[in-house]
Amino acid sequence: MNIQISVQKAIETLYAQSVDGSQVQLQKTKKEFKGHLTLVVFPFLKISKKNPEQTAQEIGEYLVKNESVIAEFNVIKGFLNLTISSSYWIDILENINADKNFGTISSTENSPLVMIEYSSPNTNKPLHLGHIRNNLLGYSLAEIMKANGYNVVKTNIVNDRGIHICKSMLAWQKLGNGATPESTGKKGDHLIGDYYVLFDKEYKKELNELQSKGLSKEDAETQSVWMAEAREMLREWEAGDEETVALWKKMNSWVYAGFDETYKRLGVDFDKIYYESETYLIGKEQVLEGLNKGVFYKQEDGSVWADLTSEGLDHKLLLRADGTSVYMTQDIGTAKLRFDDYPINKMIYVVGNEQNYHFQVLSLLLDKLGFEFGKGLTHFSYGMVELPEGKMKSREGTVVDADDLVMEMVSTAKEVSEALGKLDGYSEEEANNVSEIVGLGALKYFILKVDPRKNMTFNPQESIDFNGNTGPFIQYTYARIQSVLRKAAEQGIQLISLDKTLAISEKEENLIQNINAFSSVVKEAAESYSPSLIANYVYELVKEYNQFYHDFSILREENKAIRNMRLILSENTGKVIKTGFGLLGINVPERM
RNA sequence: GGUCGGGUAGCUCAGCUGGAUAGAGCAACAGCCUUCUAAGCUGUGGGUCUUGGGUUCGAAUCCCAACCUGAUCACCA
Repeated sequence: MNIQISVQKAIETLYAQSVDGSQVQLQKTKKEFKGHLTLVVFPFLKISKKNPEQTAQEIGEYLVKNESVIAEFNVIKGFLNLTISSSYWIDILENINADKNFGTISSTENSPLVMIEYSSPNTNKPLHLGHIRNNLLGYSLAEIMKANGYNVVKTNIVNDRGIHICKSMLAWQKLGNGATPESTGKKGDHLIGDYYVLFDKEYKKELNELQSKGLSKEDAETQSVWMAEAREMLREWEAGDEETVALWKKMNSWVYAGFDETYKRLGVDFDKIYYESETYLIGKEQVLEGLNKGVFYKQEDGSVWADLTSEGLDHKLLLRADGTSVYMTQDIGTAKLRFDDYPINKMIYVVGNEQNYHFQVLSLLLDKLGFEFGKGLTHFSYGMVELPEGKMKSREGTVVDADDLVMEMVSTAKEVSEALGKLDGYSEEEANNVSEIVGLGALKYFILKVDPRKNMTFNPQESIDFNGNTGPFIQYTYARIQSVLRKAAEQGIQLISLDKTLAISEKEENLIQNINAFSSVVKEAAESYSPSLIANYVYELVKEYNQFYHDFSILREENKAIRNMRLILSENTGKVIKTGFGLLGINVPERM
């Protein structure tokens, strides 16, 4: 079964020297050459003491003679192209066919536990396009880790405290006239977001008025009544003032209901949600403990700092002079709470790349505080999403709202499908269902196929174009496969077992090879935290399947054994597409 | 200025643990539907892989430098 080891053995036998497994590079043979696997023989020239062609020839001859799975070989320069026997491919296909969960490993109680933090919204604004990338990456990463046998806890940290929340509360209190999501018909998060914007508007208006009276910008800011009231509200909140806390709870509950709706539609979820309002005090405790242990130091004004100069970084503030927490303090507290709650082996934070420095520091601080997980934490960093029109800027009102975008994607999917007559004969409900799957598939695939580290441009129109490297194209291929299988079933075609003596075509062998590669792709995706790897693999597979599909008339083939083989090939391609897309959090339609 | 990313076709992106003539899609052009989903398939054109050095049998890939670009740099989260 393991060709890598066969090759290794061949070389050792031929040249009477042991070779390191990593030197045996077997790669997929390029399309233009005959064969399935290619061995690069350059690394072995030293021990063979012969030129590349001769060495390759020798190894090839040995393999064909001694390994039944190697049917033939050819040599081009220093490359030994090996052709694997058809019966081997049929065996492989049979194994894949028998394996219901092909490509995935299930976890046990003893499997390592990975905690993945993602989403991390503020409660004063609705989710936007950047959050979408975050949510999709986080969810997909969790699915990929699960598929590799890890236990996964998906977590969310909600930033529910601070001056920004008070701004929304204040504007609502003063200008809201008791508006609620019910009375306005607005989603809670949007309603609160509106008041946050309103605060900003009123505050700016006030500043302008003060400045027109001759005050400097700084003086105007200190004299602002709006800002003073917001600060006062934060003080009341921290002091536990009943009325303030009640208002805060009420408004937050609206926001959470709004978020839940968005999460549900995006298809993401969490096992455990943490709130900064519950963790910032724990962070403070941890910092004070660190101070006692002498890990941190106090400045004259009473503020607490960490000295990271020996690690090549700077000094970092952990508690302000007035004893209040900063962002870092909260993250320390949250980490402490999480590790108390779960036996975490690995912590992954899905957070934008603007926080690279923050996580570098967090890792060091946790380590200094004696948390063993500190050093090993992973910041899964991703770049910004831009639109073809340019960057999103909240000041210019060019932020793309997550809910609006999803709605637009789904309605575009519907329009396009209708125009193509694809929804003819569908009930309204079925049509909406397919549009939902396709619209979201377009969005998700387009975002996930790009390397997370890169800044990317999301082009809604291109994403929902049903040609090319898009989600809908892959979904369509899946639906077509299901159609083929349905037709076969209608015609009463029974799947018989595979005939191992069957001569199968090169195209079929290549397709099997590609399907078989799925399990190693899943593994690699987990090792390199890379949803995009899965996405690009699935696309390659789909393209290859399409070529195969167009070359053969699958159902009208006379030979039963061949027809059967092709149906099984289709079925397993479908299986891999569905599983692969599942790892990306994308649904596939049974028909479209 | 310091630190960390990114720079591949007109556009959007793969490829990056070194391997053969650098790949897709979009856009452009030319073909393919009496019959299983044409939202498809086939073909053509399009590249100094930012630049310059280095490492070696071999570099888009590794190292160094420069240039361009993004993020970040202590009391925002």
